[in-house]
Amino acid sequence: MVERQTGVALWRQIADRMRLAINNGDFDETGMMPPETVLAARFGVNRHTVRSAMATLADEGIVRAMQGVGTRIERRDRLSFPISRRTRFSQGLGNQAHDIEGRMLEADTDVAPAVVAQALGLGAGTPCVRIETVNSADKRPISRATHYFPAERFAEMAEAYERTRSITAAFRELDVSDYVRRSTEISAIHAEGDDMRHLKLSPGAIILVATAINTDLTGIPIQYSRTRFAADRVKLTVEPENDGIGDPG
Amino acid sequence: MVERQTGVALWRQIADRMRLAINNGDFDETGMMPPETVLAARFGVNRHTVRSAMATLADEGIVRAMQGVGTRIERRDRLSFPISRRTRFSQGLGNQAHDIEGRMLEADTDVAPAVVAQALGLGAGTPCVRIETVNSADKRPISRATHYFPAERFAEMAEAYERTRSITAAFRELDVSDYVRRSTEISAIHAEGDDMRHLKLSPGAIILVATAINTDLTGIPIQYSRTRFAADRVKLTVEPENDGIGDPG
DNA sequence: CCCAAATGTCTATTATTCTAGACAACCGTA
DNA sequence: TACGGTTGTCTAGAATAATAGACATTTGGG
Repeated sequence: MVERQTGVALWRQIADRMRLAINNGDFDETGMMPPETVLAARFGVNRHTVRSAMATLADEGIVRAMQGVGTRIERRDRLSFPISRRTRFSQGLGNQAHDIEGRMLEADTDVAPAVVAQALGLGAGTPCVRIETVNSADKRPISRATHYFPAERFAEMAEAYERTRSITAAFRELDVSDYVRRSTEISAIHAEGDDMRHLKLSPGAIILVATAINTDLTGIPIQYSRTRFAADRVKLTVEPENDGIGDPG
Repeated sequence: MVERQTGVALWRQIADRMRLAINNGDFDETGMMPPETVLAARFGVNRHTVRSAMATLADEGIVRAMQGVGTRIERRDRLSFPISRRTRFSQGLGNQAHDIEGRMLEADTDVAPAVVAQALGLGAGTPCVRIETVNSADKRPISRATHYFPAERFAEMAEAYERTRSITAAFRELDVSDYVRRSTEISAIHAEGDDMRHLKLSPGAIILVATAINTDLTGIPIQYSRTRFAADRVKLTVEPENDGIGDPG
């Protein structure tokens, strides 16, 4: 049913579960949510509590309540984001969304944090270009990313990205015709602060964190990224290596 | 700082953030948490609220409060679980833990759910062996999994697993000397019900869900799994294909 | 031995969340 | 138009979470 005294309000637990059920396609036959009284009985809570939950789903644009009629499901999709040797953001989402857009929030050049320097095989204190982006699909924010590039080789990265709105295209302008993913680490945290705001999440929502290293075709690391995905809007799909690209190693 | 009126109790937000900070190695110099009064000031809450948060961390065995002294950090590690073409549970964790153990909770043979049948390329209504497992490392539960195997070919799977406590070894007993991963999908949900209990999580905690399909070396699907990882104990690492195994076509 | 600094425990109060019930407003349909 | 089923709104009270303050207990060190 629903768990009490756990530090998570009942309405939030219910909202999370209904969001999941909707994404799961559970109410597809009718396209409507069950009536509030039915949900209240099912979860063993008061109708008002269910209403709080539905209000947040309505706020997120997932359902729409219509007086006298019921509550209709407005959106149920969870985008599938492929992770492979040749992961690219917009290509990956392909035809799942029409309107795929990257926006740069911020960029600067500064000494790389220790983990980044190590991942990129740079000495401590080496400067890196840092770019903060938000990516949206069909006008909904999907992910937020922090990218690092060695400043010596990619001094113009921020400008190139601003111009092209694509990492792949920016690399191409800077004479990297192709690149591959060396590693991806995936973990999950609760949304907070900036990410929460930019991804339009409510606190308690889940963020999938993918930390990736890309290399050029000679195996030299050229990019370190930390991408935060709104977990209720995407799933990550780990693909086998069938991209038709010859092994560069 | 910390967000109010969000459906997530302050003590839980603080617990989540401290757990993350500890996993992050933030207090490694001293091995001690800051005093409760300091944390209370930092988060802008009452000391009692911080105490609630610390109590749950103590409960999880992450910290230990010592009167008159302070609160010591007991454990800070997050296991790294590799996902690749040759993902295997115990091998993957390798030397990160001493005591890696799989336990079978339940097994039966029944008609496969639609998604499973489709993933395994079986007709609707085909029977499958279902096995429920819990995996632990160093006596802490790490993941909970539901595995499906086509019943015709792997009728003895449950017995073989019970005997060997390993999927790989069980396959070997059933004449599958090797197998590879075809696909892995990763998403994240909030813990609830059975998973919460078996993984010893508190509600609101995050679960990483990895849905995988394995095939034998001729490409025939032999296993469908849905593994739920406690997100505060593991990260998933997506590996490049460097295992030295020839492409099976 | 005594003190400073920590955690442990208790009481009281306030704010927030959840429950309970009643009724209004609205929609589709008979 | 009347009615059943639904969402919307209001009031009141109970349960839970958070704050506030005081003081006890324990430890390590001067």
